Parts: sequence; C-alpha cells; structure tokens
Amino acid sequence: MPRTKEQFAEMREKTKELITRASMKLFAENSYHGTSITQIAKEAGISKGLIYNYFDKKEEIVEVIIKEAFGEFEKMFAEQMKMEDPFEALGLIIESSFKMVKSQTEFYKLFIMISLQKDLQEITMRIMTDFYGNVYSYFEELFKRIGVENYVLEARIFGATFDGVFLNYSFFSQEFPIDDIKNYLLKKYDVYKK
Amino acid sequence: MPRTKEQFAEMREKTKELITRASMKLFAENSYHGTSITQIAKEAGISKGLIYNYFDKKEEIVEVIIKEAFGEFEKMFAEQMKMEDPFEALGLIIESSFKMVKSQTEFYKLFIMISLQKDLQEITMRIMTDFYGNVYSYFEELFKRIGVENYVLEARIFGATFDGVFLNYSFFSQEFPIDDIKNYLLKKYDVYKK
Amino acid sequence: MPRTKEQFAEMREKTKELITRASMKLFAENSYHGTSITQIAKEAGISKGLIYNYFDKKEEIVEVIIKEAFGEFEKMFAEQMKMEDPFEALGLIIESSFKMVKSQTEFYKLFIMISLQKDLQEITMRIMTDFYGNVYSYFEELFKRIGVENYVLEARIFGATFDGVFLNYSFFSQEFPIDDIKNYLLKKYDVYKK
Amino acid sequence: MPRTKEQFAEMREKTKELITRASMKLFAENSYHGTSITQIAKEAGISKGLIYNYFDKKEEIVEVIIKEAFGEFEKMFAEQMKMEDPFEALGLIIESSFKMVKSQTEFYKLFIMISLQKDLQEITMRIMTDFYGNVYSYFEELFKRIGVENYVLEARIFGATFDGVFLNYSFFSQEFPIDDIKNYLLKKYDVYKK
DNA sequence: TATGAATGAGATTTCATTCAT
DNA sequence: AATGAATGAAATCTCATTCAT
Repeated sequence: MPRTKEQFAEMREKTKELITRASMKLFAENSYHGTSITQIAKEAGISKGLIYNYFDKKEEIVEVIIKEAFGEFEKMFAEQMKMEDPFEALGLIIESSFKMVKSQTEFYKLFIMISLQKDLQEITMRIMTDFYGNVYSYFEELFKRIGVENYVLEARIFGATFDGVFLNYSFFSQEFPIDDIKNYLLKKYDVYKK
Repeated sequence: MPRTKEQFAEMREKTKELITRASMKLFAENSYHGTSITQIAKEAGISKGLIYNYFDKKEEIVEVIIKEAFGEFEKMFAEQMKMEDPFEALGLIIESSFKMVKSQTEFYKLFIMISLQKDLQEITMRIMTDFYGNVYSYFEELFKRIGVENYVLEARIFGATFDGVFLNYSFFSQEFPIDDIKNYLLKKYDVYKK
Repeated sequence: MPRTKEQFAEMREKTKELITRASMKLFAENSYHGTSITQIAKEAGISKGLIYNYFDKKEEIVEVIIKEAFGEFEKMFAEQMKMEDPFEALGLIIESSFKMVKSQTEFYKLFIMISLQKDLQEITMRIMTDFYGNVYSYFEELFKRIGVENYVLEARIFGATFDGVFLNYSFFSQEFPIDDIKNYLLKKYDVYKK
Repeated sequence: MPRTKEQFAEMREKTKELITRASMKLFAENSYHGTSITQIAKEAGISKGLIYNYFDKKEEIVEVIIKEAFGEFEKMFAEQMKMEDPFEALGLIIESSFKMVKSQTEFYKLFIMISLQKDLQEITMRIMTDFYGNVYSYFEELFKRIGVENYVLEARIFGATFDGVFLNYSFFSQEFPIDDIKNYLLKKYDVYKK
C-alpha cells in the first residue's frame, strides 16, 4: 500500500529533525569544523548518504539550525511584546530566557561559537544582526517605559549580563548559581516601580 | 663554527612567537578546527614543516597559547591583589580588564571558543578551573571587604557581566558602547563607600 | 534501494583482499617502512582513502596479514598432526612446507623481515611466539616417536634448517638447489626406520 | 697548536665509526627505511648536519656498513683458507661464525634484512653475490677434501643451516640452544675422519 | 668541524561528497 | 528513501637534506 503524500512529508520531517538534532549536539561540543558528516550520521543513527538527501552541503545544516533557532527566539519575544505592563514583560523575558538556556545549553553554546567564527559569519551574520537589532530596540523601549534614564545603555547591559550568565552556566553548569542570579535580576528593576 | 646556544635560543624564541601569534589570530577568527597548519605557516611566513620543530602536534599550539595567556592574566591580578583599598583594587581590575579586552579582542574570542569546546577541554579544563577558582575567590574577598552582603553571588555576577560585555564587544566591536559600560561599572559600587 | 548486507559484505571482502595482496607483495619487496600507502593503493588499483575504510592505520595491514598467514600455517599443521605414522607426518611436513615456500616466496620474505623488526614486534611477537611454541613442541613429539635421542635439539635443528633453506631460496631463488635439499631431508631420517 | 694531519684523520675516523655503529644498531632494529637521520644523530650523540659531513646521502651509510662488514667476513675466511687440515678449518669456521653471531647479533639481523630488500639490492647485490660465490666455492672444496660425496649440495646445506640457526638465534636469543647446536655441528662431520 | 633551524617533498590520515544499487 | 563503498582533495605530520653561522 503506497504511503500518502502526508506520510512521506512527515517521514522527511522526522529524518531532517534527526539530522539537525545530532548536528547541533556535535557542533556545540566540537565546533562546526570539528564535526564530521560521519559523526553526524552515526549520532543520528542513519547513513552518511542520507544526509545529502536532505542537505546539499554541510554548510546548509548549520544554516538551517540557525534559522530555526532564531525562529524560536523570535516566537518567544513576540509573546512578550504583546504585554502591556513592562515590568511583567521583563519578568517574563528573564524567566523564559533562563528556562531556555537551562533546557538548551547545548544549543546556546553552539550559538555563541558560531557567532564568533568568521568563516561562518557569511551564513549567520545577516540573520543575527537582524535579530539583535530587534531585540535591543525592544529592550530599549522596555527600559524607557519602566523609567530608566539611560535606557540605551541599560538595554546593552541587560543583554550583556544575560550572555555572560549563560556563558558561565555553559562552562560551569551545576556549580554556577544560575537560579540565584535569576532572582537577583528579577528584583533588580523593582526599584523603578512606584 | 656553530652558532652559540644563546643565538639558537633567540632564533627559537622568535620563530615560536611567530607561530603562536599567527595561530592565535587564526584560531580566533576561524576556530581551532577551522584553521589548518598550512594557513598558520602562511600567516607566520614559514614552512609547514618548521611548525613541527616547535610543536609536536597541532593541539600543542593551543595548549601553549592558553598557558601563556593565563600567565598574563595571573600577572595582572597579582598586582591588584597587593592593594590595600578594595575600591581602588576593583577600579583597577575594571580598568585593566577593559583595556586588555580592547587590545586583545582576538585572544578573548579564542579564549571563549576554546573554553566551550569539549574536545579541547581535556587540555584546557585543568588550567581554566584553577584560574577561575582563584579569580572568583579573590572577587569574593573583595566584595566582602567592600561590604556587599551576598558577596559570593556578587562575585559571580561581576564575573559574568564582564564575560557578557566582552562577548558583545567581540561580536559588535565598534558598535558596542564598551566605554559607557566601563564607566557604569566603575560607579556601580560607589554606593558602598563610607 | 540500498544493496543488501550480503552484497556489501562481498564488496568489502573483495577490496580487502585487494589491499592485503598488494601490501604483502610490496612489504616483501621493500619492507614495511619502505612501502607507502600511495604505492599500495596504486598496486591495488584503488584510491588512497579507501584503504582507511578497511584499516585504521598502516600498521593494521601488517597485523591482519600476519594473522591470516598464521591461520594458514596452522591449518597446514593441523592436518599433519592427525596422522598416526610419524615418518609419514614428517614427510608431509617437508613436502608441504617446501611447496608453500616455493609458491609463496614473497610472503615468506615478509615473514622473516617482520619477525626481525623491533618496531613491529609489538604486533607480531605474541602471535609468533604462540605459533612457534606449538610448532616446536609438535616437532619434538614427532622426533621422540621416531626415536631420535636428543629430540628437543633435533626439533630446533630441523626448524632452523628449514628457515635457512627458505632464506637462501628467497635470496638466490632459481640458483638455489631447493629440490635437492628437499630430497636430502626426506631421506635424512630414514635411518631411524626399522 | 694546530692538530697534525694524522690527528684530524683519526678524529674523522672516530666520528665516522660513531655514525656507522649507531646506524647499524638502528637499521637492524627498525630497518633502513624505518630509521631516520635524526634518530641516528641522537643515537650517535652528534648533530644531524655532521652526518652529511661524512656521508653524502643516507644510502651511503648502508653502503659503507655492508662493505666494511664483508671485509670482516672475508678476513675471517682468509685465515681459515690457509689451513691444511680441512677438519680443522671446518671446526674453526663453525667456532668463529658462532662467536661472531653471538657478539654481533644486531649486525646479523641487519644483514639479513638488507639482503631481502629489493630497493637496497642495487647497492648490496653485487657485493653479496661476490661474497657468497667465494664462500660457497670454498665450502665445496672443503667438503670435497673431507670426502663428502655430494659436496656441492653439502656446502649449500651447511650454509643454509648456519643461516637458519642464526636467524632463530636473532629471534629467540637466550631461549635458542645455540651452543648445543654448535656442538652438534662440530661433531657432524667426524664420521668422515678415518 | 659542528650545530640545529629551516625547507620542501612526500608520507599518513581525514573527510565532504558522489554513486551504484 | 536509504546504504555505505569509493573518490579526491586537503589535512596533519615526517624526514632527508641544506645552509647560515
């Protein structure tokens, strides 16, 4: 009995997912260049050849990963942007970002590494620049509404602190007091509340 | 007549420096795995073979770079640790760290990338763990003396903010308001004075 | 549709055979160290890379060759060991050894060279020591049953003469009167017959 | 005070000796191709460059070694050839050959290995063929005088047995009953004595 | 005479990609 | 859609040889 079109599409989606998951894990551990197609195939439990059925070149895998990941990020922010109360929005950003980092440490590592690599920047630069542009202007607006005087700077500090915290968590994992820091940040802007 | 031992030592020093400089630059730009020995040789202006007169394996280059860099860091901290006044010490740490990152952005990138890569951690983990252990306990003491209540947490936040700022500076370079942030941090702990 | 497992296994078998045959020939002619992977690939009519699909390192080729060869030797001896009459067994050993050396001169050369090389002994020593242990104790028993007084010594002399004859044959080939010597040996132990 | 010509010549001779000794040891252990100039220099306790002061190419080292060694062998035989009594001559050959092998096992290994390697045969073939020609015709004459009927064959067997014994001694060393075999051979030809 | 840094060719090994089935 | 053998280019590494001192 031949499969329906939908069944085929679903199967393709599943396999593609298998490949990107495996790649993400390995890229994060050993860098893009430090990971071979053979390793990815083994990790995904499929054959080398099959990968080329889904991606034309190794580069394309990284491209797809980055694009999808930013989609996730953007979905996350989109929700918060709808909120009226800036304090509530800020709280939610902190909560969901910390949650994401804790659950997707591997991806976060990959994300940093890729963003630092010149030879991948051709692929990633445009996506990332757009993304950061949006994020920072949203942060700025938020801090402005909260009443922070130098809201441009505060947005940058806020973003940088996040990155630093997540970087340290990636490195030290359990030993890093990530939850205490989350609470610290949650309280930090309370002073602006009337 | 052969060259004297001193002459040989000097030649070696020069060439080794050439290799490590070139490697640092390229590792930072393209990651360790993304950099080939051929590229390093070309960048250093020497033959491929010569590199193996100085390093047994490619891995050893990264090892030496890391070790030397931590030596520099430690020298930097050693000086500040001698200071009596904790506020002055903190100010100096901020000033010299920002100065270092601005002048050695390449190395800082490399440093982050290496610290995140599993397959290099065997080499770097021990060095880094020691180093961070020292740095954080020094920070803790500093904040304790300044009068910060939760000094353990503050030390972590302080370190993480540094990392975040430097990471953002590595990525955005000129566009990132690194000096404004430096001033912000210099003032942050003034409230504890008196 | 992919090939079946059997098809793949057959392909592998064929190529592996190609590689070991080529290697044996070249190792015997020019020694292990004197033979390059490039030469082996050319001789086998395949690409360099493919060799590493079958062997992890060059060393492994020699290892596999030796192991298989000893398997052959052992099969040969196994048959003779079943024989009742020691004179008949001895005759058969002489006949089949000479036949083997004449047909596999290349391998025999290789075998001697490898056994003399310290840096390959790690690989070969254990296999060879076991093998020789078995062979010599079998020889001893044979000579004991024949009635040779100092059968331990005779076994050693018997083995050594074989080696010497084969070594000379490897060197002089046609000019060496190998068949006359075979007949000489076939008669040598007749005196013990009643 | 400048050195005399003789002193210089002596120094050169000494250094050359240092190099050939080191080479012989290493060639025997790891084969000609398996030994590097660097290793030889280290073993000889001199610099790489100095080797090229005495030998034009690596090949030349092996050439010199072989030539000198055959000189030694020939000197040994020359003495025995002067003897009147063939039994005495035979005894002396056995005694001195066994003595030489025991004291120069390394060289003997090298000798076998080189003689089996095609790519070195250009260098060695001529020397060896001459040498063996002389040795075997001498053996033949000896056995003829002793009264062995098929003296041509006996000469070959005699030579081959030597090779085999020495080969086995090279491989098994202490475990091989080389002295018992020597005594066995010393007695073997007694039957021809009247 | 002696040193060892430097080279360049070539050795071993890896790996993205193709292809027959 | 799926496999993994096979390729070829490029990566890492080795080594005989040269050369400035």
